[in-house]
Amino acid sequence: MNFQQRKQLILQTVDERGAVEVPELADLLQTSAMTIRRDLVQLAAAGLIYRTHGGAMRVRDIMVVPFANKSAMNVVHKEAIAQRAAQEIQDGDVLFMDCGSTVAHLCPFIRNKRITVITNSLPVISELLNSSVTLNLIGGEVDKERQAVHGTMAGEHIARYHADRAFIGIDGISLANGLSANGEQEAQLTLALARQASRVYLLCDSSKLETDKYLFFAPLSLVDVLITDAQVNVDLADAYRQAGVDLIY
Amino acid sequence: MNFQQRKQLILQTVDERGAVEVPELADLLQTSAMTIRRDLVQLAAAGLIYRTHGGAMRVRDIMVVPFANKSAMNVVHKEAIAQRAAQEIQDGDVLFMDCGSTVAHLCPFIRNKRITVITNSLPVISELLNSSVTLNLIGGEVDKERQAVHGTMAGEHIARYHADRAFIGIDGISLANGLSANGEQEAQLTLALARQASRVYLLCDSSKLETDKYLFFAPLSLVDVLITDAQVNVDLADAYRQAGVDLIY
DNA sequence: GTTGATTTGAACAAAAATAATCAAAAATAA
DNA sequence: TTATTTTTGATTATTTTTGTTCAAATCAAC
Repeated sequence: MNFQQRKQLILQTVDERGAVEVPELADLLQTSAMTIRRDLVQLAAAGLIYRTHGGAMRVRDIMVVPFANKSAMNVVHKEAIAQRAAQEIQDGDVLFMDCGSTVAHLCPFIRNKRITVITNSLPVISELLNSSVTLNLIGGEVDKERQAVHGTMAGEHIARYHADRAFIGIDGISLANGLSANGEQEAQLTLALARQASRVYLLCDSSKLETDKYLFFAPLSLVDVLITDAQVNVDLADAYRQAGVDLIY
Repeated sequence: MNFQQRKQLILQTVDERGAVEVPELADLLQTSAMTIRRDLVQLAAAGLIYRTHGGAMRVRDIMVVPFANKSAMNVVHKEAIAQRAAQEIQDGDVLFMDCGSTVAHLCPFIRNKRITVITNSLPVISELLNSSVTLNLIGGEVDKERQAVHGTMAGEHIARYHADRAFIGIDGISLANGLSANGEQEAQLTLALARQASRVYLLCDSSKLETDKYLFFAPLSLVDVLITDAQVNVDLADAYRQAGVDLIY
């Protein structure tokens, strides 16, 4: 039995069973585990199977895995940013929090503070429901995709409040074009929040710096403080500071 | 059984059941709790599940807020009432739903209808987030105890809308004194909803009939239809009908 | 708030799987 | 036939995964 014959049988078995183990194949093909491993390495290199510890699996079963959820990306950075942002908050503050995933990471760090949070984000409400934080929910149409509230009523709602600090996320930001968004709704809401807050904090991981989205809606000056992660390029950070943004990390 | 295979099974289980616990998975996959935890950490990092204390949940419905123990009472009656109430709803309707637990039981029966629901109840929002229902969330102060939104802004929000039907719950109702509530907030909100709806449906299990709470806030005539359970006394039902309420069950 | 029970994550040890090495066997070429 | 290359399997060292224990964190109930 040569490699070509084994290859066929291995592929066939993997396809039938979905997942196989090395000793299993060794037994089936009457050969050693070492040989099976070498075969699997080759097949995996060719992309015909997915190599696992102890065996192999069908490729298509694995393909679902990668990035199903945007909010999963850069979790570590987001947490670091959120933690830094939480340091800015003082007891008694009234905060705006928008529906960005980075902003949502603030929740664990503010659970025990005596503050008021005004938000349109359902996950934020959910996470702070059993906390010492006083909550105010912005009303309006529910965007199921973003798990957040948008629309005319939301804008009017915000206009009735004032906050000490607004924590906002953003789809894109650049020195040349300022803030940009993927949709009208997000842009409108961000503007409304910024307008009604004494101090605007933009929470934004460094990968988003100097990226533009399709809708430019505000100049850099809308932002008072830009909180990002330590991966930020030093020269770039200086450039933002020159532009009048208080960049910290 | 390697990580990849466990991963598949975990995702499948979480998706089927909505929520799982660590020991449950450990038993199911014949492995230790520690291994399950490590798996869950990875899956959560990839954003495929939401990690909770003791287990994991589907990412979509992290909003799930277990209703207080109150909702456990008379579940059977409440479901029967809700099912009867759902029959009144037609495609295209715009509904108000208040934050009562009986009203919340409507959700399973309206998931697939093409209607718009305006509500101040967080559990209702949560249950309908993945449904064909268009949602409008009433904004204002969040009452953590009742998992609902109240206050001035809520009242103003409601005043801006009009619904075909309002489904409301109540703390007390009697022929002699009409509707009564345990707090100003509930009373105010109920009134606001009733005012803006063409038809007011009161969902109320029979045990609440002829009970008075401390705040009387509206006459019986506020209610167009009273939906209750089959346990209701026949003579009492007739008395309500005499008083002009369309009582059904 | 404080207590008490559970859950968690880190550290370590054991087990399993892998890759590297090397010698023997098989296939190929000279 | 003999020399050379390739493949294979055994041995060993390394890596990966897993399970246990325990202190710290978290939750829930009071």
